[in-house]
Amino acid sequence: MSRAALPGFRDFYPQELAERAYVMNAWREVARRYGFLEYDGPPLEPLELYTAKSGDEIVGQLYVFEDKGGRKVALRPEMTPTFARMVGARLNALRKPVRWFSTPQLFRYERQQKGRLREHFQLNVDIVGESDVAADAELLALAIDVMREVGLTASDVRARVSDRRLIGALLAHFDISEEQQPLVYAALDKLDREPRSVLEKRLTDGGLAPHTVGSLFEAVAAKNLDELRVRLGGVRAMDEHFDNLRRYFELLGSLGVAEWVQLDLSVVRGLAYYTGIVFELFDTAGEFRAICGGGRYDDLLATLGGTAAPALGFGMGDVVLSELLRSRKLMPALQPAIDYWVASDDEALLPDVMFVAGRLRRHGHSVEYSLKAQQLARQLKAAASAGAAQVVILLRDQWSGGAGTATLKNLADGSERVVRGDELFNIPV
RNA sequence: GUGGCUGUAGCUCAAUUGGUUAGAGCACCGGUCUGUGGCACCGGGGGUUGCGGGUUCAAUUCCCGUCAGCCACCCCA
Repeated sequence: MSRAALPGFRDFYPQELAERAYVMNAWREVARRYGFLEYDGPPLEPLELYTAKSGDEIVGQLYVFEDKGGRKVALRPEMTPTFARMVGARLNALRKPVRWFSTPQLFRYERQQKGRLREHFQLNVDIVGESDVAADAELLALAIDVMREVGLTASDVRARVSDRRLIGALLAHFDISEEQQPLVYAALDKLDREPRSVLEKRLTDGGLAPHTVGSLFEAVAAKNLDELRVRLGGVRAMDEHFDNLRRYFELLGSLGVAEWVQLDLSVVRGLAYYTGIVFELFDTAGEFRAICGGGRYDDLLATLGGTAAPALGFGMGDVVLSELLRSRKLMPALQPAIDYWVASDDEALLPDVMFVAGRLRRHGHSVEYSLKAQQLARQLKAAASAGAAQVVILLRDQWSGGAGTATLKNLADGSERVVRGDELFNIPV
């Protein structure tokens, strides 16, 4: 029998659980600040929920099995289908736009790598019912504020932004056919990982004219809208998309996150899914996978069988973000901390120790004491390593069965004072 | 799913061309120390050298398989 957790699954020891809680608390805090409401759904869903959106190929990447009722079920690999179902079922009754978030544990049956396990927690934030680009700006600002909340800066993390519709217009402008588009998207996606010459050859092999490929890469290298416009020589067909993106960047400036954001048309994300502005957050040093990815998916709710409604959202996993925080020394260490440790110099006083501990606990304090007889020095040592703020010391000769006094020692500065038994229970922490 | 690299204590690492009982630091537990913590000194527990097989008088070391981790591909929550 193997003693280890399944590959890609994690045991959360207290330190790791504290780290997970730290990240998830930051998620909740920022989502709350933006007025988003938390929801959740089942971790186990009908398999069709995912095949309807992504096709049968996805089954190979899921934890799938048949339940005892003969239903084909899957552990949820993503939250969006569940979200779409829940929103779709009550769309008419919900206040619009819907602003919801969730922090589900998700599962994928894939070979694990750094930053990519078979199980992770993911912040999901979605907006439904608003097509204005202001919603896109609000969404990205929220993601960026999570970075701020955990101590990262614009020099650590950058948001890369693209627009599916603008890319579409660009490809049309270059007369790139429908069949060639997947090839082009794949090449864009690999721009920062493979030499440009290799990618160019792949595209020309795929039937694109060399001068088209050159102009395409030239255009995609633009770092901002003005640069792009110049490189395209002022193409009218894209004015609408330019205006839209320009307003997007302006609104991001109003929200105070402009310095985090840059145009990058090589951002691709899921092809079948997104219909408008897409973005991803990544570490500027390029050490890790994308921290977060998302965008506008206006057609998805209709595809999943619900009512059509404009929608957008992002997912941010705990694994990459935690790795980044640890590497930047921004992950807080678990600090054990209790209010009181109760000690004594006589093991016969254990009932008194437990009586005092019980009273203090009923007053709402966190209290610990030695469960076995130990020298006083040992108990003090244990108190210090448990992070006790104060130690209540019951001394045989002073305590007198509760009628006498106890010594209250402050472990931070070593100061002591003598208190009556009945005073002990009215001391502020 | 395909290919490459790596597996020694909870962690970081030692161990002669293959050679006795696999060591050290940190961490953990205890002693010096029955009226007082952090320090120091001393001691203790903890290993099927990932697992299985092979070669050899002898394997942590060499070979094969397998499992796991890391990296790349695929795919992107």
